[in-house]
Amino acid sequence: MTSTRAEGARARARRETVQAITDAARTQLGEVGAPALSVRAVTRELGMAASSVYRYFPNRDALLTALILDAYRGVAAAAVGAESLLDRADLLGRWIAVHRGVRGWALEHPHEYALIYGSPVPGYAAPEDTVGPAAEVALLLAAIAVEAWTAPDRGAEGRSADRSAEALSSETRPDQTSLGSDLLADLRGLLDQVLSAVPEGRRSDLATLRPDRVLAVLDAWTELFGSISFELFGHYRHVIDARGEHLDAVALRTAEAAGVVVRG
Amino acid sequence: MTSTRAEGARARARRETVQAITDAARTQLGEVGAPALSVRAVTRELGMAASSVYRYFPNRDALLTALILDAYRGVAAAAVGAESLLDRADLLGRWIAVHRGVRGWALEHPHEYALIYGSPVPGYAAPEDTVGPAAEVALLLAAIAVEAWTAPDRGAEGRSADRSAEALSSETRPDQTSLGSDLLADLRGLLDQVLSAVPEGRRSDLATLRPDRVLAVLDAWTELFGSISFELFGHYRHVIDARGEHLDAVALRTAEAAGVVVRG
DNA sequence: TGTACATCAGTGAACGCGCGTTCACTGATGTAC
DNA sequence: TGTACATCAGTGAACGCGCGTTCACTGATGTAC
Repeated sequence: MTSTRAEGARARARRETVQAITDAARTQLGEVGAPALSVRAVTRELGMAASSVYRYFPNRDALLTALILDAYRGVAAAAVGAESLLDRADLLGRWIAVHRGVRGWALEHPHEYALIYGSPVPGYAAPEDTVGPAAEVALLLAAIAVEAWTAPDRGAEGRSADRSAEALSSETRPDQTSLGSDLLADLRGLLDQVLSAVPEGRRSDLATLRPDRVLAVLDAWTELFGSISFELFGHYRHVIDARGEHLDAVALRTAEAAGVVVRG
Repeated sequence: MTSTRAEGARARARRETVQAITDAARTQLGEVGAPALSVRAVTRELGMAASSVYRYFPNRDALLTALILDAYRGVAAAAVGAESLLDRADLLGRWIAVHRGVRGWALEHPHEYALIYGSPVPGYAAPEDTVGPAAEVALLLAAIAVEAWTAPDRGAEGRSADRSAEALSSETRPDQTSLGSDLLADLRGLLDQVLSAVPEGRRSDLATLRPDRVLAVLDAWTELFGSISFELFGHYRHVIDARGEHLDAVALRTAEAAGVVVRG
């Protein structure tokens, strides 16, 4: 039924078998974890000969790569799925939804999460094609932040005058003079990437954007996954029990730092 | 030479052999990573029979546990070592030194780092005695923060009046009304733990301490390891190159949030 | 101080297992004329 | 539309390997009298 135009029966069968193998591998992954994932166990589950995998994947690493790509797609889909339910104008809501969406996916797929955000599988070198999918959640956060920065009722840097004390208070984030020059160069590079995704008309609003805003998004991304990793990998045991509430608090704080929201 | 009083030759030999085994295992770990660490390879390196390990460790997991404990001791020692070189009054310097110390150790011992902060080794259940050593770096950060909060020239919450705009600006961290009640309970629990380590005389200064300060320390701890994990596990590839400068920036920001330093 | 016995370290063979990958093969499905 | 040939999926045996752990053993080191 999902056969595309002019796809032969053989091609369809092939696609379905590849799917069946990766599905079985994912199940296997959920049971024993990545380092113990075995080609033989996967084929055993499918009732086929161990050697048949080699018709579809050159070796075990290629199978792992497929799972890694699937996992990145999985987190990204969960994040987008949660975020897309909200009113486009509700930037803070969307920001928090991304956090919750990622966490929800991670709790449901702990081994897949560990596969992409835990220790690299020893002896396995991630190919370059995992770089794109790996960045999706970060880009989603960046997109929300850019919307906030370019929103018509806001200043170019996410500051507004709608709170009187605000005008008197100096910027509360470390400004660029406290950032190392190499880091600044990195941030400007990221800024260029972000800018190229912004519609021409609004790009000028960002001309004076300070790099520390970009840093704030980057750190928000780091902290999202840092928190979830700590939760999943057991470092919050005997420390925090209210992990969901904690991640909400983290999201709220990083949203402020990134200029997605002006003071709660 | 390190023989303790009345220790028999046999006991000393035993201690030395245990040491030799864990050393070899650590070397092995550095070469192949935790999941591939094998008892046989360790003994091979030592030139002894594979079965001899069982005179010293009941099984492979016990050997892993020893390595995990060693690793926790290693990070903690690196953090303390870096931090202890600085003037006790230089709280920000010490805070940053902890970050740099942990990162330095992680870069030198990537597999040991992955062992404790990466994905849990599948099939291995961390025993409860790893909980204490695991908390050491967090406690070190907390200790520095508490010193800041209780320093004589400061207000009880790390605010001071030494900057005029400060008095006008409202608190910039989300206050407790935005924190979930379960999370608040967790934070109060942590606060009690922290308080019990503070000398009686100064404890009263902390009576009005707001839980969001505790949260800030907790999140600083999370972000420290989140950043290092992202660096070591390859998530900053094509994103940031100036990782050292980045971690400094992170440390500076979290120091401010935790009230270790008043505005840079 | 010397002897008898118990404790311990270390050995090497063996058990049973699962792994990734190769290879020559059989039969079914597609393609060209 | 039918036939000849090429392509492909899937098989099962085999290779060579390394693993964790057990076991009965030998010899050395300690302990008690």
